Amino acid sequence: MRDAWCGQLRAADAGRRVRLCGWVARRRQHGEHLAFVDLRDRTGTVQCVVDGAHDLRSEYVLAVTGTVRARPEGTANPNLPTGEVEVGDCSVEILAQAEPPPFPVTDRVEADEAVRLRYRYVDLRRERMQANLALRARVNAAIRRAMERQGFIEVETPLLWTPTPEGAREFAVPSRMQPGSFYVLPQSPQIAKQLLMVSGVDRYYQIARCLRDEDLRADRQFEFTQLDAEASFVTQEDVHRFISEAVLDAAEAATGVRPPPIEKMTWADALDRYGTDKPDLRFGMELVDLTKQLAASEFRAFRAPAVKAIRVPGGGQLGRSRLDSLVERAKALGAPGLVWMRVAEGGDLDGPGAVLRHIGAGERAAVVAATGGEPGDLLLLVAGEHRTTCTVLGQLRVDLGRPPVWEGPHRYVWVVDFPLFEGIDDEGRPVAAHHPFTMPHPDDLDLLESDPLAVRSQSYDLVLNGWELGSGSIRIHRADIQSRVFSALGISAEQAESRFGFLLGAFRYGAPPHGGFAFGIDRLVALLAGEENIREVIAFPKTQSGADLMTGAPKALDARSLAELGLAIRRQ
RNA sequence: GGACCUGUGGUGCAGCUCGGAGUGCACGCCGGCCUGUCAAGCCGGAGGUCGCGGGUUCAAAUCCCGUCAGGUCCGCCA
Repeated sequence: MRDAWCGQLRAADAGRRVRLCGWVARRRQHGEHLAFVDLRDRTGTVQCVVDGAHDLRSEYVLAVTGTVRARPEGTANPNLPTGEVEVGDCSVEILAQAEPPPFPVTDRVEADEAVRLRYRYVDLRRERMQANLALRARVNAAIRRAMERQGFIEVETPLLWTPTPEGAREFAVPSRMQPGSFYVLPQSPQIAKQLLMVSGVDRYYQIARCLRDEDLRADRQFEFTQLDAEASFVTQEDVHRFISEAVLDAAEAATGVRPPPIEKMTWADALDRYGTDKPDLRFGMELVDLTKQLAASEFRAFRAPAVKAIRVPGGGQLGRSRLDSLVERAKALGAPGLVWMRVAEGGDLDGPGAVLRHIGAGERAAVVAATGGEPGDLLLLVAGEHRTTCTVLGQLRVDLGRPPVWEGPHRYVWVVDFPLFEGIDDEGRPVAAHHPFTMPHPDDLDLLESDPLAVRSQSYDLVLNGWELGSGSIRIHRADIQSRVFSALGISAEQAESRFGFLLGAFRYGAPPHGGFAFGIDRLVALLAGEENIREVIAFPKTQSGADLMTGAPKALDARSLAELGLAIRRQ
């Protein structure tokens, strides 16, 4: 039916007789006997010169047979990849007529999100969306090649899984055969892939759909896609090497340029320097420690466990109301307060007298020296508990300095040595930072009982430009360590058995040391495409309220279906 | 569960602060003209529950309350 793509015709094709199929992107009619029709397919558009009368309207579906030829002198269009050629001598067959589209099929105008999603099939015709879908396909293909090359085999795991009460809220699927019982859709294939390690699969991967019934965000949909991988007899470094290879291959396939090797940073370092576990390395404004410099200060708030600052280049011109709102922002983020200072001409500090009055000239000079402040800069200081001080300044750094997603280099970083527990719950028990099968750092095993919050884990995140792409860990394969971790988490042997019995049971039959990783392909592709929202790289996404505006899902089930499933709906 | 932004012919916007006739711009659509355009051009025309409901007022797109939808964020996401 077709023997050429619209967007691929070039001067070298001149003379070719081609048959093209596509949609009418635009039509320029010059009287009864000449019209220029820009025909669009997946690859782009090409100008077709149509003689004679035709009623060709926007988005009509055509088959055009004609001859590729160089455009007449002076009529080439340098804005179009196909702009040097046109298809002349055309015979046109209308394959389908079309109503005018609900919004223009062009990247020039951004239509309302709700209209785009309702008519997603039209939205996806736009060049940008076609490019995003194609980019995603290249990324997927590159990932598969990289994993296969490294000896991983793809295994599919069940979508109808069993409830696991830990972690994210799960989507429930009622069982028809056993009314009142439910499957759940997997929030990730975590346990399944560990079982595959016990099975001797050794190196598993899957481009897996994961489902979590949590509120949606710009970087979160109910269902999302991960490269899920697990390997036996590996160290943390082996896992990083496998995943780095897949990610760098994917980036190269997407952009044509292979990024440099992925750097590593400890979690403690990331917190100290960037105030977050997902640092955006595209810009500076690192946190500066001033605890020592201000330890003897007369300003009482600075005699705190930690005093840190960020330097905002050129921020000295921010107005008083903006500075006040920064103070409010810092308090809302949990800081006791925020002190701002300007670096004045000559290098001294100026700012609110209530603070500066209590800081000596030597201390002011030390602050300027430590921060590298230049005249015109703004310094923002927070004092308090170490963790809070860092995270508040880390957030302000992002608020004030972060470039838009499509800007700058792609800075990948492995964040390693996460703490095993991320805090204390209401009952005074440590909370697992990753999941309860994460192997503690071998040097910290002795601290499990005495100082659990100080225990590092063999878990790691992959971060790109401030987005968490994914995380992984070396898993516990030894029953004795697992029971100590469960015990630290306050999970009794009985609870462990009822929640994860089938996994623990499997481990009794010979579990290899293993570890793995999973990263979000939606997020990776969005960043590679320069998109701020993962909806732009998903063919049929949901709205923030979880609706599919195209199909109308979710919908009520009819009474008969409900009865078959043994369900009754309680009206609120 | 909460905060904020947005909602005006098919599309994108302006009008809203300071209430006074559905007023305006661009695109699209329909009809006419037009043989080298490419965001074609020129002429004419149609098209509106100002998201929805209530309130204030002589009078509401505009002010107030509620509600719905879309978005951004907090909580949530082991």
